Amino acid sequence: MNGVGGRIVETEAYHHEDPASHSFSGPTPRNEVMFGPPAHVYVYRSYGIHWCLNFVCWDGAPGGAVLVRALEPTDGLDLMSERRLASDPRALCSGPGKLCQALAVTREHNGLALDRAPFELAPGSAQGVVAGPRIGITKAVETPWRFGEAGSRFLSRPFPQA
DNA sequence: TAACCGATTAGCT
DNA sequence: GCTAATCGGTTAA
Repeated sequence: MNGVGGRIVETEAYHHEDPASHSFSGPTPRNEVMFGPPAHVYVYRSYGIHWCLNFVCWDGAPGGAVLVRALEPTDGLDLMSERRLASDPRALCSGPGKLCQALAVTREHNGLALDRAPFELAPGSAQGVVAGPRIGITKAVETPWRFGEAGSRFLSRPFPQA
């Protein structure tokens, strides 16, 4: 998208019954997107300065989403480096905040459909996917809903098994 | 209108 | 590897 792209190598799942999910406390102006149509983008900020990219993905009920935590840069490395002010490819998308900065994702993208510009969902086949505990949350930490590609060095953090 | 809180990151030990 | 600092939105009164 926007001249940059990559493979999603790390995600985390959240749904409406998840205490760690924004949708847990019920619909609010910010998370209403999560209760909207699936296959849309939910962007929110963390710590006031970081943006996090989510895909709305219902899990049998409204309020589900998948957080994209890490991306393996494949296209637009130059552009990403420019935005991130980092030359190390590994540092471009190895984290939610970094990822959004590299892709220039902002609240402007909140609520947009995944099959519309500037997004482009490529039919990639994930291989060697492993699950593990989620990161950076204070509730339901032990719920192993973090998924990622085993062995990828573009993960924000290595997986237990991998 | 004011207070709170965070799904992180950067930097130092 | 661990600790502290960051900023703005969301929530509540």
